[in-house]
Amino acid sequence: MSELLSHLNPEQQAAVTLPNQSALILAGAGSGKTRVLTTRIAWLISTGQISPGGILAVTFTNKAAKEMLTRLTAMLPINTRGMWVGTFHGLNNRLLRAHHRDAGLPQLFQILDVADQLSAIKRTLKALGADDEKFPPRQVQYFINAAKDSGLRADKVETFSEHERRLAEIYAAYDAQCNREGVVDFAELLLRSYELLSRNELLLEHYRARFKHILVDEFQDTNRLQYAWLKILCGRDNAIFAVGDDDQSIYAFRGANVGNMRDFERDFHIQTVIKLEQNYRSHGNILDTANALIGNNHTRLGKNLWTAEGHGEPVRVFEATSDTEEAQWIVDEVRALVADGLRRSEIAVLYRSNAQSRVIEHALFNGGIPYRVYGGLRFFERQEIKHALAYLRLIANADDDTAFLRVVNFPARGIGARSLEQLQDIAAARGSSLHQAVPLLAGKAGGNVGAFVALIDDLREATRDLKLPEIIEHTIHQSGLVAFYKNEKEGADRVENLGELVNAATGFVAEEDDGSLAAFLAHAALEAGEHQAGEGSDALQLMTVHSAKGLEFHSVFISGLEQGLFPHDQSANEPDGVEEERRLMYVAITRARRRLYLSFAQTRMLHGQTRYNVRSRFFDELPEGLLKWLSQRILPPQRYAEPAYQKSNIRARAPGGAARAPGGGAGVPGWRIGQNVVHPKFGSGVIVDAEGSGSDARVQVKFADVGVKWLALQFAKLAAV
DNA sequence: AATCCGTCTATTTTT
DNA sequence: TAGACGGATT
Repeated sequence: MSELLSHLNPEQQAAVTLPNQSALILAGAGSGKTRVLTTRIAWLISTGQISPGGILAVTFTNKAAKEMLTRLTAMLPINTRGMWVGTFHGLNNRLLRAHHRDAGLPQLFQILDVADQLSAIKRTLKALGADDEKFPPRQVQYFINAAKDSGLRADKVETFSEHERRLAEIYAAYDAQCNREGVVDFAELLLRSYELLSRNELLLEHYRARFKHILVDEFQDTNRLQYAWLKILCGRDNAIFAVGDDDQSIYAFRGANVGNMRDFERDFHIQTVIKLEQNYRSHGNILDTANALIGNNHTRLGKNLWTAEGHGEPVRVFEATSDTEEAQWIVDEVRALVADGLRRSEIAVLYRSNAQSRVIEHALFNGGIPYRVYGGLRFFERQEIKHALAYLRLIANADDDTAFLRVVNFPARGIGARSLEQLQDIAAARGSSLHQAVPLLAGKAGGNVGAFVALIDDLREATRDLKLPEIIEHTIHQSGLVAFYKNEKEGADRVENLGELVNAATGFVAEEDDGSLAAFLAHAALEAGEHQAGEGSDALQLMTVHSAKGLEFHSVFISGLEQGLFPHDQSANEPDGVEEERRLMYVAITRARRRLYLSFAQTRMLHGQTRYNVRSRFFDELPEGLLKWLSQRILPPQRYAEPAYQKSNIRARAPGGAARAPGGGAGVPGWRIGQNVVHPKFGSGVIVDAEGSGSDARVQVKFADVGVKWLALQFAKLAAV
């Protein structure tokens, strides 16, 4: 047991060994968050406080869940198979499968991913005859998901206009349709489960008695519903161990509610908030840059990263005349880094929006540098895979209309739009699924569709006693999918992917306890699989800042640091938009271990037009002394009218050199950033920034006692130490 | 049923 | 600029 704790710092140890009560762990970037979480579990188990089955550990991504299990197995000689460690959605899926009857679901209910949900909504809209000018499917989808994420059913949604009233009606109709078909969307997994627990006292007591310890990762990303779910699961004797970082909350746009952290302290009577502030990832200058930046946010729980390691290199800044020049500069720098022996996979290029990758990719391609772009189609989202899954879904549940419509005429079997419209009318009139309506379809159309239904029935019959990989093998051939793609000009890859699907199933059966078709389909929906491209090979990593969260690299480029891009224009319309953008920048900076590059371009091609940009305001929030400007340009001073009072978190330990204004302007002779000073009234402090010259010269000093202040050197009686 | 063409739009995304 | 989509054409 002491073995478990021996590698932890005092704060980490304190967190791991907290007594049996709810606690909030404020875990900064790179502070060993996952380690604390998993060691806590291991500690609880190995001290006999709980059995593995009494643990409920929740994450947001499958990757994080897997990581936890892997580390846990390394620490403890236990079988983690039966443990409830998983994503919110994965665990709730498990819960609903176990209690499908109480939850009002068919045993083999299917899960709709985002694309499935959208097509389901389109059908609802069509069935209602809704005006698709006034109700774009995407907006309807957003409305429904936002409502569900807040825990609201259609009849509970507050409506303030005729339009919203209508949206709520559509929501109700959509839910009815899903119930008819036996399918649930992502948000529904949580809402259904929450409702199940809140109306079923016995069941709730059962799980409360079982899960004495609930641990939550990335708590700052929880939405209202997830919070409510945790709250209801937590009875008098349960303890929630919530780990999160409010400074890394970057998903407000999809419902994450940072406020949950404050609410948590209140609702759960948290006595202990432990801060993990020692960073094991980055050198000092990088952390100080990040601290200075995030210090400009007003709504923080408060936290300051530090490291026992040295300052390291200054942060490199490059101003390019254009986006193409910026891209070329990145290519050149990457080449130099690689020439120094750095692996390409240890270098990341980050950007705010996906559109920015194009120029960079172009330059990398021409420069012959292998790279990998994150984001984009994932395995289970590919067309041919979704088609195959649709056949499989129909085998499991013939009433799944989304799957039915997807493949009823794919490969083509002479079933046109009007046959399907007839069929949908019949189904609507009877309130049945399409499958059930088929026998009533007359004429030739009825024959063709009937043949399709017969095909599905045959598939189900023929695969009844087969193992999962064989079921899939049989299905992709008998459905005609493989033959179809073999005939296609560009179909070779797709045929190969269908083969991969069989392999995926083989792997799934080997790894999971439950190797059933239903389990595999749930897996396909809940874990869309790896992003494609260049696996394994040593490639430069390109991704948005959002997808970089949780990762780290030796060297990081943050590109496109321009007003309008980062912070993004659209964020200005959102409440606390700039603060969220700043957190995003904070996340980006803290990805770097050793070297950080910041760049921006004066002109950029956006939407086919050249835009003229000024550099991001975030530059004015970074300690100038930590930056090394690679480009020699005179920049106009760009101070924003923002109060400086929150610039208090700077841990200035700048290297030497005269304090300079941005762009190598006039220095402040006799003083340098990082210098220790004493003021007769404010006490001792350190210079963190400087500007102006002669009688205008001012320095910014961080005082130990009174915070950060700008002082005019002409008047202030400042003494060097 | 497939293909073409004009129009529209463009932040971030896991499950 | 480039992709997605819907409607019209072949």
